[in-house]
Amino acid sequence: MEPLELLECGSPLTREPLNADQAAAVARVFKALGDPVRLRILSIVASHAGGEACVCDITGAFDVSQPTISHHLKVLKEVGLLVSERRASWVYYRLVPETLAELSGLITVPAPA
Amino acid sequence: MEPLELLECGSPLTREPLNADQAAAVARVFKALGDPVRLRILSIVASHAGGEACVCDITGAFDVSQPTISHHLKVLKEVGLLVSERRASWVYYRLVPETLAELSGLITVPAPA
DNA sequence: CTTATGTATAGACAGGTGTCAATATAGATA
DNA sequence: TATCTATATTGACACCTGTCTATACATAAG
Repeated sequence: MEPLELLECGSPLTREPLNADQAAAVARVFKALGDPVRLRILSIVASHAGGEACVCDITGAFDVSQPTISHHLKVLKEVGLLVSERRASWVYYRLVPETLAELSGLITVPAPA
Repeated sequence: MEPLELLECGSPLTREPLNADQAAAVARVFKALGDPVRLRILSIVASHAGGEACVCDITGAFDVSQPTISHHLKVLKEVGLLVSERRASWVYYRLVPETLAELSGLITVPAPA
């Protein structure tokens, strides 16, 4: 899925009101970031050596079950924040920096005049 | 409420894993952004002339009821994204740019080397 | 082929969330 | 005081979400 297509020619949140479609597309991604476990997963993946982490690198950092981690990874993948690749027995997750960059740009507030 | 105190000396999401407390504090704010109506409210307030909008400026832009708008405004206020001030019969809402800026900084991805 | 390990899916369930109608509150005006 | 307008709160309800256990799937190793 192409993340946030609607925003590719969009404006920062502070310049003009978002229309309903843009808002729905962006809200999906923010919603995915709105869970503490998912935020930590994202930061573990993003800061991991080599730019990627396998599920086993992540599961150990939490008190929640492995299926729960798998569920959160799926959510992060579905909104375009992570991609995954299987290599042998392990599945490696990697950040999609473009998606974060779009969000970051969207909520950037112009410096006060 | 002081927004995101835990992050004031924090690192971008991509530098090192967030701890549980930081993740919980940040997730509250992203969660508030994870609703299309709230995103649109925020963009209406942020882009409105004078940097503020009264509830009546917002309600008309949506098909949802006035109590629902009031509820969303409360959520945005509670996480430190908006502040409000009553003047006569009207209540004006204004963006807290620092909160957005912290979020934006947090999800900023370093340029590829 | 069988077994072991890493990961994903299915189903269930408690608690949370967005919405509404009804009502309350605050301020202005008469 | 009474009444009107703008906004907030309450309570209800359908739906969504995060979590678990149990199980399935994928790959590797005997």
